Amino acid sequence: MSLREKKIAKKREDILRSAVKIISEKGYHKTTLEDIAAHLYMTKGSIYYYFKDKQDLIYQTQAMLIQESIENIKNVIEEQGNVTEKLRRAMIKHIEFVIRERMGFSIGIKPEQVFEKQYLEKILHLRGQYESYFDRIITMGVEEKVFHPVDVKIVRNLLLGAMNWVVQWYSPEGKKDVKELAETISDYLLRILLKGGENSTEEM
Amino acid sequence: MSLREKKIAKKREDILRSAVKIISEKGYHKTTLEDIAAHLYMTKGSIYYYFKDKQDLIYQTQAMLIQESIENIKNVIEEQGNVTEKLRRAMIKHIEFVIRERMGFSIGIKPEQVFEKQYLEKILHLRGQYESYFDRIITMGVEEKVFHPVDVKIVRNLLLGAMNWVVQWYSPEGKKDVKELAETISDYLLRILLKGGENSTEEM
Amino acid sequence: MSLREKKIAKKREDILRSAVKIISEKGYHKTTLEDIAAHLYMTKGSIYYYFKDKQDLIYQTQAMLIQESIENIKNVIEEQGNVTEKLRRAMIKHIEFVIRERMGFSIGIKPEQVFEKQYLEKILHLRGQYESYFDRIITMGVEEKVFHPVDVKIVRNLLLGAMNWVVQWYSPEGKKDVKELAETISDYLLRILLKGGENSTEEM
Amino acid sequence: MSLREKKIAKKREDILRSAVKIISEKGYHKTTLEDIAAHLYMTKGSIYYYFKDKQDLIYQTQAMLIQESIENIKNVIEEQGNVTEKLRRAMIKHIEFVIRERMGFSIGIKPEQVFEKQYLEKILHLRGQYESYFDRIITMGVEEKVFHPVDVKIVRNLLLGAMNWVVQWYSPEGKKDVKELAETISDYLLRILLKGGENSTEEM
DNA sequence: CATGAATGAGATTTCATTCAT
DNA sequence: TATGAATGAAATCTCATTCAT
Repeated sequence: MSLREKKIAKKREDILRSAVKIISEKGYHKTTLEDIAAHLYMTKGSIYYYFKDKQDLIYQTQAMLIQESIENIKNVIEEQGNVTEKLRRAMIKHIEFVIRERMGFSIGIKPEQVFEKQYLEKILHLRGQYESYFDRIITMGVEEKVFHPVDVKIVRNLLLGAMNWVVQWYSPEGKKDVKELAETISDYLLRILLKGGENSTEEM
Repeated sequence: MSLREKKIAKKREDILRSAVKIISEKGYHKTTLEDIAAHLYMTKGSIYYYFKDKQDLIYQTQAMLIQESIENIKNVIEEQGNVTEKLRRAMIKHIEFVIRERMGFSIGIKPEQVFEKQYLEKILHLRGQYESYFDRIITMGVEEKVFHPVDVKIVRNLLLGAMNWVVQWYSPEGKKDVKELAETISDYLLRILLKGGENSTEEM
Repeated sequence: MSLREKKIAKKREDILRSAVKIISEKGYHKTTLEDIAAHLYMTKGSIYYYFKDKQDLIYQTQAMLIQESIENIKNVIEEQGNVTEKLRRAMIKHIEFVIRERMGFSIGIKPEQVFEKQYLEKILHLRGQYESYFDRIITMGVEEKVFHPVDVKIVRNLLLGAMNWVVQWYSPEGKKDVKELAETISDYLLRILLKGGENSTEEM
Repeated sequence: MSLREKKIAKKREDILRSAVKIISEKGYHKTTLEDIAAHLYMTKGSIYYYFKDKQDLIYQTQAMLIQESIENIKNVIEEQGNVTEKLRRAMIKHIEFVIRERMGFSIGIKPEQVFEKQYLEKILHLRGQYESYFDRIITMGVEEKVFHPVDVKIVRNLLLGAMNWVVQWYSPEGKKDVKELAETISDYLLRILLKGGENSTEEM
């Protein structure tokens, strides 16, 4: 990659980050290209040098976020640890990510309602990939008899739903910090899968 | 309520139902008043006879849905049954409702990003009411030592998140029918709270 | 005129008065038929029983106001008094009228910009009539050599302009009451016409 | 001011002039942004590049007109001449201005009925400034005992009313040209203030 | 007579998109 | 590359007008 290409790639990412930030604040449907550009002291015209159109830009933000999530979970899987630890870490990462980017998957909207076929397929494919890593961990746990035998897809969706919903209620003013909160949530959710009561941190 | 008032109330509800339907299909920000009106063979102008403006209309749909949910959970609480049964039934009702109306709370968007102060407060108040009924059941279970001692608000949010997220992944083509699915989900989620393994419907 | 006709005539006048009031408050272009009707606890639909359309209604208000003004000035002319007294009384009446109805001629708009040909001609004709009474008094004064020889039309327009403009600046909170104010204004304006300084109420 | 800023300022003024012209022809409430834009071969959308909204645009036209008037009267005051000459010249300028722009102050409407608080205050302030220059001249004349002692505010309002009303009756077809007419009017109105009969151009 | 309800034309406004410079 | 400027389609909203009851 030449220097020029690097610069372009850098700028593209800047725009994507800006978009993520603004969308997380104002919501997808109230975010205009003007907003995104202004945040970078650009004009909206320039955005078209880097992205085909608004849909493309939004798609890229989603793709970027999911890809980062995929990297996260890949790392978690490769790390040492038993399956419970892995799932726990994956969830913590996910929750921290959701809170940090103030955005769950799909910016709080159903991708079907926003993207056209071309982008939709790609998004759904990426999403599917990420989900499959979760499925893999869950399946492992079930096979190792550490987890209850469950309908993997349903449970995975429950976990993701509970975690993505955090966007709706998390407040930085809460008494728990992000890490602590993520751990608490993960532990609660693990109970859906864990056999026995060993992990049930009995609070007073 | 006079006949006339009934008629107007009926029409208002028709419009709200139409709005719920269209929004659930196309998403909030792609739904125009034209769409909503056309679905009832009205013109968009007529909508303004019944609602102050679009924001008012959207607010009313949300209020209606939450109020119905509140009725549901109130009934559940008043019915016979132990606390586990009550929470289970409340969750099943919620899931069925979400699937039927194809809409979780807040049409998949953060109300803060859509409503202005006046409406926002009312929505948040209604939502808070509904949530408090859940909290009440959970607290009861904890006090009766049937549920683990937990952070009630967090757990309630996890349950609601997992259930509302169903909108994103439920497909009528699935092998489980709605009732069965709702039961399955509820049973999984109950494990977050239940002590012992008694409820863990060991599949297979 | 039958009782029925009387009732209708009465209602028509009610509506006209209501229209005058609302227009004087909100301005012509912000006044809707709804406003006018609501002020009488009617619905706008009913207005169409009494008036062909909005233009007709507005036209009638104007016609009514000018006709009343014409009656006023006719009476003034027929009363006893020298020409100066007559002009003074005519002006006082006009000013009082403008303040009372909070409306000069033509609701502050050029009739050409509001009325279509049919109504326009009638309005201009009525207006012309009223103006001709003023002209008559002025001409009399000139012929009697009580007034300066002037371009009658120009002076009449200056007088009317100065008087109609009162709408723009009159405030009920002022220290002068309406009668006093009207007299003061009339005396000032008379100086345009009066020979010698006899009327110049030398203030301190 | 950079070239770019000049260009944009120029365009803004073009739009304002266009607005003044159209409003003077069709009246404020019949003038659409479409009209104003079309007159400049633009589209209405473009207007929003230069002005926040219609109210802003209208406000700017008013501000522009009053500011020009203020410049005019300032110059008149600074010029040589006795107080009578100054008031005469100020009036002539005002009348010529009103005829040229075919618009008195406040486009023939009460600003209270058109502008919201923010704009209203600014307009009233500007208007007040302009009026204060008139007041200053009148007060000077009174103090120099050249003018009758009068209620300055009332007389100023009468003068302005008489002059602004010209919009309603001036016709280019009249036998007097604009300058001549403005002089005639000014001389008539001066009689309200002048002591003695020296200025009363005795017409035949 | 009166009105509730609906309509539709038109106005304002927003904003993604384009394009010349 | 970047941007200023313009565009046009679409959305919201208003309101005079109509009409069945």
